[in-house]
Amino acid sequence: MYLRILGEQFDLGVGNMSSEELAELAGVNAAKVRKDLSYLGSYGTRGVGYDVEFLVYQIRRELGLTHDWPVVIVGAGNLGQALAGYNGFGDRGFPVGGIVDIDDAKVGSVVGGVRVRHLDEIKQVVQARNISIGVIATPGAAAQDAADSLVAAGVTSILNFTPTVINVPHGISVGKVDLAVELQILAYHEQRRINAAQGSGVQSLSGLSIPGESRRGASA
Amino acid sequence: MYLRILGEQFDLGVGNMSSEELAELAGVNAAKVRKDLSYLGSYGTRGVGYDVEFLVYQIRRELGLTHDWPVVIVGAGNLGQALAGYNGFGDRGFPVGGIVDIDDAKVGSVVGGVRVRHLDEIKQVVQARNISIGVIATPGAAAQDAADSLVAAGVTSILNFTPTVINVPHGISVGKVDLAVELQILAYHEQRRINAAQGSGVQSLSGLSIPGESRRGASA
DNA sequence: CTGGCTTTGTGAAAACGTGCACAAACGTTT
DNA sequence: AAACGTTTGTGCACGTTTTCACAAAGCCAG
Repeated sequence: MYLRILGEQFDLGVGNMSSEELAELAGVNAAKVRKDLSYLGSYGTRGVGYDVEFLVYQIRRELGLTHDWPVVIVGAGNLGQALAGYNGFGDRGFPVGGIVDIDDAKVGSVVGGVRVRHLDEIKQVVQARNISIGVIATPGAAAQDAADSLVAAGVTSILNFTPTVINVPHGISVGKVDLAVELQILAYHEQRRINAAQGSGVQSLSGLSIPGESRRGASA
Repeated sequence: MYLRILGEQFDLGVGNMSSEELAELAGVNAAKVRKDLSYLGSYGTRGVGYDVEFLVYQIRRELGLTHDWPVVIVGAGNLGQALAGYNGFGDRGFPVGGIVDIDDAKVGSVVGGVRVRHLDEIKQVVQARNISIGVIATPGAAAQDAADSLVAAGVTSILNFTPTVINVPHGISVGKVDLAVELQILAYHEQRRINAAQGSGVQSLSGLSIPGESRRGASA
């Protein structure tokens, strides 16, 4: 998040930023910004702030973003095609290095400038471009198979877009994006709004822990 | 998360589950499961566990998922089309009630079974179907305009797929999904793996707080 | 009906994240 | 070069979340 904001500000010609300015744009507390950045080292100047360009460089280096990370997408259905065509990946250092699907009817078609190849060829795709990150964009029922194929092909990080929880060997990193869960959280807020408006006696779940909840919330 | 797992188990014919089984599938601690579920009421049976069907019903009711929540998508580009065609929305109670775009060239085309209408007509779309949730699938630069349009049209919850932080009036809920950030987190793990393998002296960022990080992590 | 086994529900403790507040450090002005 | 305003880096405290641990409660066998 800091990296994205700092990059935008750099493009706008901003050379220096204080933790307060950065906090404002990120929607967090200034002390938190300073504490977070302090893990990178002591790169700020007291009385002045942080050099934007230098900080961008340091964050990129620490996050391993000094070079591109090509990704392979498993599943060329609606979601796979969208992800392949979505410029946000390539623009931010994650070009689509390959797309595979198990359906012969889809093999050979071109989405997002990349030709779809068969799932059986995933190992060649991964090794040819030295890919270490795989994206699962299959139906939920095929997610575990996709994960197994990715691991067998040598991928060590997986981003799973299906609602299904996948099991992977130790040492493989898994990230998860569940679009429906995000909507459910919003629906819950909507329901609370409605309940509150009706003055209904239904007790709220305000005490219930919702993982990641701190990331969101209504802006002022 | 519990709801999804319980739903899957119910479909598999499982009638009863203990907090331990549920915790295993969810990848969390059993005590946490019990504490979370206890906010719904005391619906478990000691020595036995929880009735899956009954618990599904209770969670759905509390989360406001007893009826569908139609959503309106702003932006009919790659991402918007993918979301509209993505069955995961409709299947889980979030049918696409409308798609709008500012580009006349896209207006009139049909994606995911829904005809694209012009952004100017968003208010009619929202009011005709009593929509309260909007999804922003525009380029980042247009996100704030999209948010303003959604709020003006009467939407009270927004799910933002762009990397841009949006400002909304008080009382509007905002959720955010940044696809590139998820990939960055994986790239970070990859980089650490590489650094560790090289025995490099680069210090790790293990102490740095990454919001939502607890949701993920490598499965065993 | 009693004893043993299992599992829930929940106080209490531990761990964690966040924000406050201030000394140390820097640039600028006089 | 000294005084002043600004901003960082961080110890500390506070509130929240997670885990532990165990009594209470249910089922079942004999």
